[in-house]
Amino acid sequence: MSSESDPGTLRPGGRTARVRAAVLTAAGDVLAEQGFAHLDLADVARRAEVGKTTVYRRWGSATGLVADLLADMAEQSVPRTETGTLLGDLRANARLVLGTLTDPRQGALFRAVIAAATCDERTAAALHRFYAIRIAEWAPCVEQAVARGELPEGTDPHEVVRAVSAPLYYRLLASGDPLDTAAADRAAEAAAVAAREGAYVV
Amino acid sequence: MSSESDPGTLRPGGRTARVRAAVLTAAGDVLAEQGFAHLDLADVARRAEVGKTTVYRRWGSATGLVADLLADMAEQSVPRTETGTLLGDLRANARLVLGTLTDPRQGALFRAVIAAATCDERTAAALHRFYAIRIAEWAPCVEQAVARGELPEGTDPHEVVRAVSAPLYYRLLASGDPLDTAAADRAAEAAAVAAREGAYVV
DNA sequence: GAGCTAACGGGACTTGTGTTCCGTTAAGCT
DNA sequence: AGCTTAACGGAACACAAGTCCCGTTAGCTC
Repeated sequence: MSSESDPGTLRPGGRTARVRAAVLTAAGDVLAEQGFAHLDLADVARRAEVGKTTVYRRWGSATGLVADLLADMAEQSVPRTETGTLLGDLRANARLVLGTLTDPRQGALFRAVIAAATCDERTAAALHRFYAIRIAEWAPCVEQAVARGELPEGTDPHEVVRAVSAPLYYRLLASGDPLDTAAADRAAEAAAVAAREGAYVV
Repeated sequence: MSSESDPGTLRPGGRTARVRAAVLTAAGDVLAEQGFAHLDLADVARRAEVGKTTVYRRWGSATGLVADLLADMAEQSVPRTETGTLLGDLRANARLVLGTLTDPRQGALFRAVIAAATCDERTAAALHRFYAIRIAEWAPCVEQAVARGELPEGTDPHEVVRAVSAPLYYRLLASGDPLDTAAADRAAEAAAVAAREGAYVV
């Protein structure tokens, strides 16, 4: 694609960093408010008080901008709570995901970045990386459950963590069924029970 | 929205129906090939060999067109296979969903319509209706399992069916983990086990 | 702190998406 | 079959998205 280095890589400090932060914030605002379909780079530039040319030059397209936003989101990590039991940990995770997806701004933002990822390979890669990190952050609670003897040896920790989130994302993106505490707790319970019965043993 | 009746409702036969079929087919092609971001109504009109004005007048926007496409997709139903056991039925369902999502055209199409639904309320409603129908079609296999005594009384059939699809959609849209037979079978098994243990009792 | 140049920004320009106008075709009704 | 008018389609039009050019600002290096 770019035979020469991309803008922002040789002098990443000072102004360049400020511009990036302002643009990513503005992009997040637009995505949360209006969704991916209405993500107009000129509008983002206006909100970020940055030249339109700059946005087009550095990010090129709406999907490219979202890809960078996802890379930025992947950096920020949320602390994991430890309750001492698998069910407690998974429920904490489910409620955290629930809180994110039902928050007006965050929920809309997640829908938007997922929509963007369906349209572009690089954006999809950034999204997958984001989830890989999040899942890896929570995997230890499953490993601890195996160590405690709560779960059978050979249980795939990542698969269990995915199983907690999956029903919530399915509701958010596909079926539209209500996203409430009951749904979150049921997702955690189902994952815990299935894991205990060895459904996630590789 | 439309104080007067929408185009296509008063004389829905003959040419009008042919135009709709051609446009929806073309729209599906574009979505499968290029994704929702590149869904240009003028391009759809060209492919459908239909006047550009017609597409704008009848569907108005990209999301409106996808909403109608979803209404059309909701009509077509796939036959449910019956194996005699809950696990067998759920596995058949999981493999059917897997086959749809991994099919190059169908998978891309599903990603695209889900992306479109994140941008517009009416499109989202059409998508939810689509899944409500699909889920209701498979719910009887859970009801039969309850009747056979395989599952506890009070098990929510829809919740079990959703639990089978959810991990597959999560992989397709969010995590990007491989969509293979192992994943499908694991989803079916986990749902069956959790259901047996009463995780989906309301 | 001086020089080099990466990165920014304003403005003109091109492209193409979406609208309007109006004449043509054909559905539905008697 | 003939009439009414819903729905289609070509063409010209308006406007916004995206590109290009070139002068200005400020990061990084010495």
